[in-house]
Amino acid sequence: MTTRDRIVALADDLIRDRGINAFSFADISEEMGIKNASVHYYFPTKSSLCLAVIKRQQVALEEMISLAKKSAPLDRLEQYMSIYDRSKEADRVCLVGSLAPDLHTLNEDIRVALKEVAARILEWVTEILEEGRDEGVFRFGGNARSRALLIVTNMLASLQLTRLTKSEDFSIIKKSIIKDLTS
Amino acid sequence: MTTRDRIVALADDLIRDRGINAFSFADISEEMGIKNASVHYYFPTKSSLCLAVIKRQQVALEEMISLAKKSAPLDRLEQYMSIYDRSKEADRVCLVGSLAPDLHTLNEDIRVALKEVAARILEWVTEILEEGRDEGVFRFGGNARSRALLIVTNMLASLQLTRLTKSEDFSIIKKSIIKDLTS
DNA sequence: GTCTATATTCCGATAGAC
DNA sequence: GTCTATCGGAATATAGAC
Repeated sequence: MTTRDRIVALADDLIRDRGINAFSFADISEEMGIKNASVHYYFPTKSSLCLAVIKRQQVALEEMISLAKKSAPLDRLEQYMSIYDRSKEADRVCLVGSLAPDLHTLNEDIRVALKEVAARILEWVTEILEEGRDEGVFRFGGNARSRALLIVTNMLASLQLTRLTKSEDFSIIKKSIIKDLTS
Repeated sequence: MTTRDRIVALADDLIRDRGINAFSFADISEEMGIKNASVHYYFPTKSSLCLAVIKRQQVALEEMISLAKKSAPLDRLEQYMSIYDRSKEADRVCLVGSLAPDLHTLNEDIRVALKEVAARILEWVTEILEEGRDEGVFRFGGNARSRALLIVTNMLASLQLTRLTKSEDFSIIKKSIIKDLTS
């Protein structure tokens, strides 16, 4: 992994651990054994670093959507949920859920990119639900996008809320979502 | 309203607007037309101020629960949801949803208080759902607490996600929750 | 209870050598 | 591409006068 990539990966982890406004270039440079100024060589501003983190997430998301393309709807939904599994294991929240509360402190570039991510996730989940209903494996009321809104909000907030309640609550939420759809 | 109360109310608004780590004592003192040091007279540390904000929320929550006590389950659920209505109108997220992503930057006192709030909300919604099901006005699968987890995560994240998607999505989520329970 | 003044620390960012 | 050195600013917090 290049130095640049390591910086972005570390920033991603810090944002999802403590929030964008609670980490510094020093956190990154110290962890990497380089100097503050070296991080600025790659990312002149904190905003540019944050934007790179979001762009990286966009790429990863498209990759995952592509890879999952041939799977059945239920498998695809479980692959979507597995994103949050990995976050939960590390006690991280998701990127959208970390940045949305701080949105009013972020510049326009970042807001736009984040909106793209949110829209793409919703689009993907909507697609999965539609196909699942057409195939008769999912049952749910309302249209697919409304149902996707419910599921995405469940997953986003599950990482936040279960920092405060019992950890098992995360898997209760996941299982409830699947059960609601399949019974 | 006393100066102290105004400070706490302003801090609450700032936390839910931009996050705990993105506002300063200056934001509060300037808005109130007093000096930085005067805010410190009431709250020696930022942590003590944050704790006061959470305690205030606890009081407001108990008040609302008390007042709603005699209402029917569906009314009570709508009163619960109306908390988020008011936040959405002001483009604020909820307190739990603002602080949970930053939890690892907060001290133990605050974490404990925040866990109490989350537990109390869950307890209340669970109670409403149980009673509604007993009375035959709500229908849902799984136990009441699991269902409460789904609804609370829907509401918490709706404020965050709809900062990024269409504003109407907030009311779509709300209506979907009610419809799922009552049909 | 509010003020002025300031200590202290930290952070984002840049200049310029190597 | 990484370093040393540092600037400028902002933030939390405190001392002490009024």
